[in-house]
Amino acid sequence: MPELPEVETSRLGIAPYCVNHKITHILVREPRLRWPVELSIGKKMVGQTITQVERRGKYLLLVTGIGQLMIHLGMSGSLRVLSRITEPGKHDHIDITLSSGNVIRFNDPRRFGSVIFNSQGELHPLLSRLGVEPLSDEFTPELLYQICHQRKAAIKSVIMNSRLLVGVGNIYAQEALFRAGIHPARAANKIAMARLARLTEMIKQVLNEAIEAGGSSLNDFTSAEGRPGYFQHTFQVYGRGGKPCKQCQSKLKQMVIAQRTTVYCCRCQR
DNA sequence: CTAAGGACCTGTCGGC
DNA sequence: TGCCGACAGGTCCTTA
Repeated sequence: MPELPEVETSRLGIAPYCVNHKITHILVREPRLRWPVELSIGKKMVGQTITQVERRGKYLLLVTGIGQLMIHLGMSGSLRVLSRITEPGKHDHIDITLSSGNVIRFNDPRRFGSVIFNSQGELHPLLSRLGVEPLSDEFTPELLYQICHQRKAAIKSVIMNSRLLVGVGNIYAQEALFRAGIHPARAANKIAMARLARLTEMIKQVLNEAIEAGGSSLNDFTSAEGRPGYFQHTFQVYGRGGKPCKQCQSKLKQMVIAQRTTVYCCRCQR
């Protein structure tokens, strides 16, 4: 599920239960995630108090005095807060129990997610190669121009490349390009500055809207059933191939870019 | 350096 | 109903 807005929603959802609480136990039922989960993760973290829950790209960072737990939700991961340990469901791979008695439960059917320990003061290699945060002031039209002007790859691949720009996945790349009126396959270096400026703005806009929608539909991060915190957003193009464009009514086209389905309007996007 | 494709994994859905 | 292939919201790694 998760792109940046879902990760941010998860962060906001678990933070109140984590911050200023001590980790009393970490149970790893299934260590075979994207990267093998360290067996010593519990020994290291138990007794530590979580001081903050941060986000870098799509990584959630549970910060303590000795280091941080880096959680990535991959394609299918989710977090949930339980008021006590309950019978684990399928794919409930990791439980982090806190001094309050609450449990942060990590579920991930496809196991593309990860839970990694990173020592205090060290910059983890997976974080060190990440690009700019799209919602930060650093992400400007000028920076996007710098990123694009020497790349001939499709603009969609460029904005989805986490070494350049983090957090934009297949859904929001499509939505932002539609809003900006840019064809997803257009070579990045063939887009005029003014249009890149518009794209910069639309990336921020679509992510911010999704975060807001997440926040408002996030009533129950502790609910026992279902996935917490995710929301049915209405999309302009994502998943709407063959349907009429909401702007001009022409039939939305579909193509594959960088191995991923891409829907766009050939009239509204050039 | 860039760009493109494969790999990792399970679940679901549509077609036969 | 059952089986099979295609596809799913990520991203690292290898190859050219």
